[in-house]
Amino acid sequence: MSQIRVRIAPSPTGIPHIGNTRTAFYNFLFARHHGGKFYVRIEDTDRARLIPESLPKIMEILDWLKIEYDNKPVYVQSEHLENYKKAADELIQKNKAYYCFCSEERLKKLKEEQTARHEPPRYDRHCLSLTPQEINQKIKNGERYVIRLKIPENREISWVDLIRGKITVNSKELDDQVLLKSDGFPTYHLAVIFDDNLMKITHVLRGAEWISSTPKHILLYEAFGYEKPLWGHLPLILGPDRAKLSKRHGAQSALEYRDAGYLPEAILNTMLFWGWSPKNDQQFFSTPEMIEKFDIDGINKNDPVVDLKKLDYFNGYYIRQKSSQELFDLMNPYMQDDEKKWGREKILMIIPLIKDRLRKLSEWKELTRGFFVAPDVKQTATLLQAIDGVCNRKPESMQILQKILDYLKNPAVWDNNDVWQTGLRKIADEFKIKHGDLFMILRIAVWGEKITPPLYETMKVIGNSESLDRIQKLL
RNA sequence: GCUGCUAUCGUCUAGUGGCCUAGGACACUGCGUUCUCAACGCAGUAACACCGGUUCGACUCCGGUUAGCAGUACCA
Repeated sequence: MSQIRVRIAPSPTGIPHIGNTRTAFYNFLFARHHGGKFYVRIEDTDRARLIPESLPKIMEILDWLKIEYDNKPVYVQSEHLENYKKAADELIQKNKAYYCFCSEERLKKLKEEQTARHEPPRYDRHCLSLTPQEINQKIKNGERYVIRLKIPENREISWVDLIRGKITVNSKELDDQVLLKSDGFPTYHLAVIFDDNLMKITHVLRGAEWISSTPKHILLYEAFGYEKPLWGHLPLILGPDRAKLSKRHGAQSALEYRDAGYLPEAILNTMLFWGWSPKNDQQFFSTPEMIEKFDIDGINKNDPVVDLKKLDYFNGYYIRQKSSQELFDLMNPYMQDDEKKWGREKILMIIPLIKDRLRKLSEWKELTRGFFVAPDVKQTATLLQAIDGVCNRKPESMQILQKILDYLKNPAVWDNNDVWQTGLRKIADEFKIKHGDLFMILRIAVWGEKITPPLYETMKVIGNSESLDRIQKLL
């Protein structure tokens, strides 16, 4: 086969959600796997729903995920309007399309009547019988018109889908699709066929919601006499309610996941499995590995339901793969200004202590609070009393803390973790309490919560004097 | 409604007629490690939608049923 060329055709009507980005990613992987080209084409033919700000966002997503495309600058359909007009005229000449002057009202009424009769809503070809003279006259009068595709009467249209095998649809299921709108812009159907041909697209990998449009596209290819590409319809990505993922689900864009503290590696790895699986048990894939392993034959027919728990799992994994230096940069956006004042060196000491505990970068704040902020004395005291109660402890935490404080005042015990711990364990023995309980008391005293990073290292980062000060304040 | 697509653990999936008393991952539960929480290691619970047929033999092939989803726009 000659060089493979694929494309994505985002429409700037909003920020694409993560499901659309999956489709882009699959096209990218497919192209790279086969050493082909991957293009981006902006389909901005719907002027009513156009949101100009969404275009830079689309590009930002691709950029963040490092989904590289081969046509820069990207192709924008609205810059090539004359092409579509010419193409539509060509179809009129070939008698494959016709002018339609029907008003919106008439169409609406027609549809209502058909629905009432339980018939599929279909254009009734009212304008097909217009004579050339009538058409010319109407155009001359400035009547608004659209151009419709003339669907053949009763024809089996089929193609061999790359993912689903042979699919056949009878043309009588098809409506005389509008190709050119009354505002002069093409519809998706016209524009996509014209530009795919122009760009010599060889494979169309798109969501399964396009299956029912494919027969129209085939008809269009034949009408123009263009060479058809191969189609592969990807499974739809479903929300937790098993309906097609959409904004309505609060479906997030990749940028929102980024801001929530997810790594691109985790997003990519998660999207990889939304419709594709390797033939072995491999879970983690770098981008080069994905490119190497990804191909059509691994794509599933079944629609996957998104599982964000898995995304969290991947994210935690990829966070753990990062060096402290890398995490320092990645977590910088989540740090408060007064935290940054601690300086790079000090913060680099914190990172290894919380790294295994991070699932999202945004958890920085809750995991590190105790480093930066001394616990509230009153609340901490209450917490200590509470655990005294639970443990039915004879000597109260405060007495034990006094002893710990005395011990820790000696700078020599801070030399290393072993020495430090051994002494504390001795104190626990003296009080006849569990070692774990003693560490819990100290943990709460220093941090104000029952969950903290490892104590010795934590207190070293906080600093001896500050740590002791926090204890002292409780007594 | 009509047309099309799909159907294995809760979720993502492996499985292409005998390697399947169905494998892996997430999640969940337990155990281990441990100063807490994690991380890590080990173990456990848990699925072939249903009915027919083909076959010596069906998760795998065929037909039907059911269910889910998608499409049915001068939106993409």
